[in-house]
Amino acid sequence: MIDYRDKHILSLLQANAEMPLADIAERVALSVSACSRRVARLREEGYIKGTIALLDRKKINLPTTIFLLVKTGLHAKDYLEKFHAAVSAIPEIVEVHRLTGNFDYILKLALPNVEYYDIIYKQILKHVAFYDMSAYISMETVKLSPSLPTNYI
Amino acid sequence: MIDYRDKHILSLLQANAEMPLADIAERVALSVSACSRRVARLREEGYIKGTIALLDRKKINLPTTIFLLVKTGLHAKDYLEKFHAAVSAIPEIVEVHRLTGNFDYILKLALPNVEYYDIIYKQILKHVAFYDMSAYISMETVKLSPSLPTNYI
DNA sequence: CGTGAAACTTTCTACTC
DNA sequence: GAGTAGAAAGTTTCACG
Repeated sequence: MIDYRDKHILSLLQANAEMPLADIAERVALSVSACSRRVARLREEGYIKGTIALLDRKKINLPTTIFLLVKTGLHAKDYLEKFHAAVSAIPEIVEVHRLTGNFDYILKLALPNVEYYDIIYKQILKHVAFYDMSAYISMETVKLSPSLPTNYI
Repeated sequence: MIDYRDKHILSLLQANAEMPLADIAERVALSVSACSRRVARLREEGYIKGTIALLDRKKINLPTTIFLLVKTGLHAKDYLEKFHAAVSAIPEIVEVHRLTGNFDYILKLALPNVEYYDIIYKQILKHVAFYDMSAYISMETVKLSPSLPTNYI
């Protein structure tokens, strides 16, 4: 269904979605037209969901990353929905996962600076209550890979 | 230096890097050529770092997300470097931040399933020791926004 | 800075082997 | 799947307001 060349194409596009088909063709040892067809197929079949521009976090004044670990202490269905709606509406919250174990949620925030944390904190509080929320400030982004491994396909 | 139209262009490209200049032009109420120049400028000045294809996590057999909270218990410079090198070399580790507070590092893993956690755990252990590592499995990705807010520019 | 049009590049789509 | 070529689409450049 999907061969090693398709995987190769995916990993190339994952690193640079603008790579010309001619370049891709060369690297995967295929003709341009064959590559064009493969890319179209990978889109149709849903392997490629879309392409996005990566912005410079510092340039757009969002250099600070903070992780929040939340214990809600409440687990009613109604609460879940409220919580989800609240975090969805705040654009500075860029990632939210519901977890197993000690913590109920992990949130990732992109902020202009550490002080903004309080603003977001209050915004969340406005919509929903929780038992505990601990903030962990990222001092250094050691790794942030936009590319996922393609060797499990 | 950067006006509201540039911000608008950035937020459009952040959602879809392939949007034709004609469409962008229409939405920001500008001509195609003016948009072309603006996009070129935003790249040159480093606001746009590049464009990447987003792959479907399920399709490429990496549906599982796990967060690891690490306490190293060691803080020698030598150790830091080893740790950074170790996590950089493992492609399933997609994100690593050095933190303030109780925990030293947070890692985000993309895996085929929960069982793979043990493999990664051992791989990390091979290269570096640590005091504690707790795993939190994401049961649900409530939010994962590829777009950052552009209103702080 | 903006515009519109021309020049150019890239991609897509047959069609042939 | 390769190769070619014409059509289509998208982007960049230019003269000009």
